[in-house]
Amino acid sequence: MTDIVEDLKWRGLVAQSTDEDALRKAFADGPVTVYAGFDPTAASLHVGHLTIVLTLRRLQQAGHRPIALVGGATGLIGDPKPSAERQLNEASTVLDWTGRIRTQLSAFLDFDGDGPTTAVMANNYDWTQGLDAISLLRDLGKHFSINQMLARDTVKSRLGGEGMSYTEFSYVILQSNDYLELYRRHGCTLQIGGSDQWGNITAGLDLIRRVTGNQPHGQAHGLTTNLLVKSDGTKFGKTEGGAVWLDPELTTPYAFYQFWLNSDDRDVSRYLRIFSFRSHEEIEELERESAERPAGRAAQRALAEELTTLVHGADQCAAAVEASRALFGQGDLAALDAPTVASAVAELPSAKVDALPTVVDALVATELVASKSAARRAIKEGGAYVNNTKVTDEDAVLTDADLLHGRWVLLRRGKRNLGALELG
RNA sequence: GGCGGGUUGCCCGAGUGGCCAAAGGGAGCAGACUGUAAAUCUGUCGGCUGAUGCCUACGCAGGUUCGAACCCUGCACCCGCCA
Repeated sequence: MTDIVEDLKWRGLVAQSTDEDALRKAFADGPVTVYAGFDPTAASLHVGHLTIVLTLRRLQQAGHRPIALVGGATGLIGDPKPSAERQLNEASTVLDWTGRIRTQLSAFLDFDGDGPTTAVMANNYDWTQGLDAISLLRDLGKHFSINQMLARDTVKSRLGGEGMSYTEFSYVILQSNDYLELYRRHGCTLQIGGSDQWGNITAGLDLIRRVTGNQPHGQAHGLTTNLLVKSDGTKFGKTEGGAVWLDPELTTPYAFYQFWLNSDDRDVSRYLRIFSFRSHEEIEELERESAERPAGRAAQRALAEELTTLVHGADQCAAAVEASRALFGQGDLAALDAPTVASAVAELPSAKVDALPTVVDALVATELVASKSAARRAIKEGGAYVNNTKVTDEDAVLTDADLLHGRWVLLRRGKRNLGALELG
């Protein structure tokens, strides 16, 4: 195996790291125990989280031991954002989300067996819930300098803005304590995270150093990855519908597949390096192909298939590929057999109706448009389709002739927003 | 605590009594071009409705007026300067 640090750099994953040479040496000397934390701020992880999750996976494959930490406790406090105070979620909600995220994380790492690289699942609620006020203030708080805490960018930004609660201000203490706990319990000596986590990570390193006495510098390490930004300047991982979730209930495997398939040519190479587990040679070959014949979208297809398979499994991926082929294919929709249409429709936002409505109502029912006005507008603009045929009449009504296999009508707004109507 | 300025549609921002659902820009959406890409150009962009009608909207609550985003009163929040 090549040097894992080199590999991560080749992927463009390294933003900042503590003493890089010491980290290389630690990796070379044997299994390093590494952790990354995920706060339950929603019911599911989203594609943005994959950067770190998959880096943990990479590190495990490179012979190290990953700890996936779910922030059952820190999720109740809230990591301060530079912009504004977070809205606290109900404790019962956070508990529910903690469980869901724990389940999701467990799919990406190998927890089987009891070897030196077997993954560990942790929840900081376990050691934080019992933390009493005196221990927090006397044993932990004494190691934190208010001067340093105030100097952090996020804090400065908030003090210049809408202010910050003591709750969020204290967040860094809990995360630092997490690192200390994992250091003690599991010999964890590396924390990774997004570049916005640098301050929290170094705070944890400081705490470890102070509590364990002046260990030789470099005993514990930190590494952050770059925030993924698209070529058009917008945040990675968002679509019209919001975040692209890993939970199939929130983002269907089909939508997930489509998300990757629609990657910008300028971004796909970076995505492959960050998310793909193919060899460097294969990735470089895909990059070449993409550069020479972008219309073939070989890189996007490879990326979409690999990630859909990883997150949703081979069967779901195959179904998404099939549905995409059927829905965007050149052929006549009426020529598709019933099972193909049925499975394609299952991937789309759909609505059941008792009687055939107008095209306008059908567009509204499938939520392809926000209102009747928007539906009329879409038709007027030539952006509405029934079974891939443009609709020109604003008052058009669906008829039996529009039914595919007597049951379904495929609706489309614009180039790639599809929905289905099912006669029930 | 005192004085002054501000609060407009998803965001920024013009508008100071009727011609304002409200200039302009951005985002979004659609069309053309394409490759389910980007860029570009064009159109569109509160809701309902059989389209020239109705409802909702210019921080909140009242008031003046035939008529108010625009005037008056009170309230809330924000920003400057002074203490």
